[in-house]
Amino acid sequence: MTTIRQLEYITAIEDHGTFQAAADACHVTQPGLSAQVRQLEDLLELQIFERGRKRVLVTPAGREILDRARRVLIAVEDLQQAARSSSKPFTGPLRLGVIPTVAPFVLPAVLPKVRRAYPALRLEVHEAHTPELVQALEQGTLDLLLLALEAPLGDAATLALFEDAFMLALPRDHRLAGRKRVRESDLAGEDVLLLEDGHCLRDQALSVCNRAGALEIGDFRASSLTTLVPMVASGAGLTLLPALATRTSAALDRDLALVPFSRPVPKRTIGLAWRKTSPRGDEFSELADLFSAAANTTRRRS
Amino acid sequence: MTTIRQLEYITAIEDHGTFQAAADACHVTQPGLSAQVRQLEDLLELQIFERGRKRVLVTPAGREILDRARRVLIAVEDLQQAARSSSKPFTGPLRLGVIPTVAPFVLPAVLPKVRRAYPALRLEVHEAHTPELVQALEQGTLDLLLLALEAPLGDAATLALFEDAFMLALPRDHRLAGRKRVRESDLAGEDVLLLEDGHCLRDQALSVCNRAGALEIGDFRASSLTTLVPMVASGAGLTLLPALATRTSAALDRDLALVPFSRPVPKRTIGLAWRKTSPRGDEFSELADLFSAAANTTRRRS
DNA sequence: TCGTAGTCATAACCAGAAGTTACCAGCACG
DNA sequence: CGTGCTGGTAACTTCTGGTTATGACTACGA
Repeated sequence: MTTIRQLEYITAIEDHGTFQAAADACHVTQPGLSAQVRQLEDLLELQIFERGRKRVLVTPAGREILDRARRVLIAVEDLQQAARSSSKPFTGPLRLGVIPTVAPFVLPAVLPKVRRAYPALRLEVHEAHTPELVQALEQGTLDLLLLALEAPLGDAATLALFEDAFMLALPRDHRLAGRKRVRESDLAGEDVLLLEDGHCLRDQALSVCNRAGALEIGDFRASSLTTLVPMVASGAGLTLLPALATRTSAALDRDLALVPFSRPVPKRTIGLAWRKTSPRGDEFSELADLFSAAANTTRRRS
Repeated sequence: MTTIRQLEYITAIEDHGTFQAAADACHVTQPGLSAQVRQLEDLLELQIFERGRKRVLVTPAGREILDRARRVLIAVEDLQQAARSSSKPFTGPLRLGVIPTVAPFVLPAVLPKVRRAYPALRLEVHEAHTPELVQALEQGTLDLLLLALEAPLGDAATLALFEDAFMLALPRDHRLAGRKRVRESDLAGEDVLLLEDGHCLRDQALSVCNRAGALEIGDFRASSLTTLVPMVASGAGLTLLPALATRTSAALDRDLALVPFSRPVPKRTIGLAWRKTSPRGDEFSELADLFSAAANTTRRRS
């Protein structure tokens, strides 16, 4: 009969590339693991792995099996989590994924609050770009995401926390620096600096620029907002900063001017996302209160 | 460690109502099953069943666990099916659900074709109303549905087979009986007979009648089209029949007249539906060809 | 080119878990 | 108040999943 353990073994093999490493990861010996895999293959009457020289290959049929095995394991994981949180919610591990353009501006305020409110919760933060986060969510590697809801999120359940308006960031001596407000159309013909590929913020800012007729500077793409801001301050061009990022010390450069947009204000929506099938949806909704409260204090501070 | 077998046991208990019956269904003895359930409850640290006098009750927490257990089992089932069909497709059991207003007009033509084309396929037909079918599909009790796609189908994958136009069925001596075509508005003020509650066809016909201002006869609701047709023929009122049902002998009553609608023709769409996650989506799409071919011959015959 | 260090498979053995039979306790019902 | 259902407990058996020890094969470096 098919067993959960067998499925854990084969996914471990795919994850680690060799039987040996998988066996270690599963805390069993290699022959034991081999036997189980063999048994599963016999049962399904198909070969999952091609035992090759120096490396294990996944057969086409095995590919399908592995994908489904992971779904089974997620469902099992969810069941166990459901059991835990039905008796004592806000307990155990919670793997949170956050995008880089949000993490540094929200987490410092939120994490302590979470620790205080739910000491039994073991929060584990992973930072990555939206597509990786979404994939990890679907694979069950992450439980909860904190990101911009405008990006494609598959069929995750989402909950908006707050809106994060974009502001125009530009050198103090720029012609627009004195303005009380700017319109998107004011950007026409300007040189803008953007983040490197992968950041959803880049895509959002880029679409604003395209609409407005601004031109991205060709030879530079910042790897983070922290590197982007000094570039703008030093006169290399202007950029769009989410309001969330404008209250942090790095943005308080004396050579940097910040001008809000007039309506309609370009913005992004920061929120939480989780698997629709997650047993902890209720907990996440409750956590959301903490998140938006903390984010508000961050934004008001300064 | 949680095991698939344990999950099978607890779902069997819910399905059969007692430990004893569940044990029989699982082909194990009751103590063996009891021990496993106990073990699972210890592991999850919650009570799934309330062992009561004469009957087993499911606790609230147990409710949640059982739902998730079923999801796991569906995922496992899908995995095994994926294995089977990746090596030899169109093999093994295929549980097909069909609505009553379609089954008698499509299955007689389709089933023999299917048997001939895929002799290794063990087709098992279940007849029920749409909501039951959809629920069974989601629970993994059925694999494939044949029904009208207008009804709410959850998030199943669907594939339209053909359109099934409604026709006006009425007594030979009715004032509209001689018409070449009728408009929906011609129904205004007429007495119509409909199927009993639960049939999606009833809902569809009813909405046409409401639009047209026709009135349902209060004291009679037919349990099937076969009982409905003679009622109309005997002058009790008129009704809407799907074209699919008008070619069968029962509808060829000499006291019954059939008049097609002019455009826009009211109609339903007959199609297949299956779980999006089903490993056999490809097989189902291929089966669809057989179904629509067979349905066409049915409709052209006569 | 020949060890060496990896790979996975095989074989023999062991321990524990899952299943069995046999029995007991409680409750419903005629 | 027995009879016939429940499900639980206990002792025994079976088997399966695990172990260690070993072997065959490949890649790679001395």
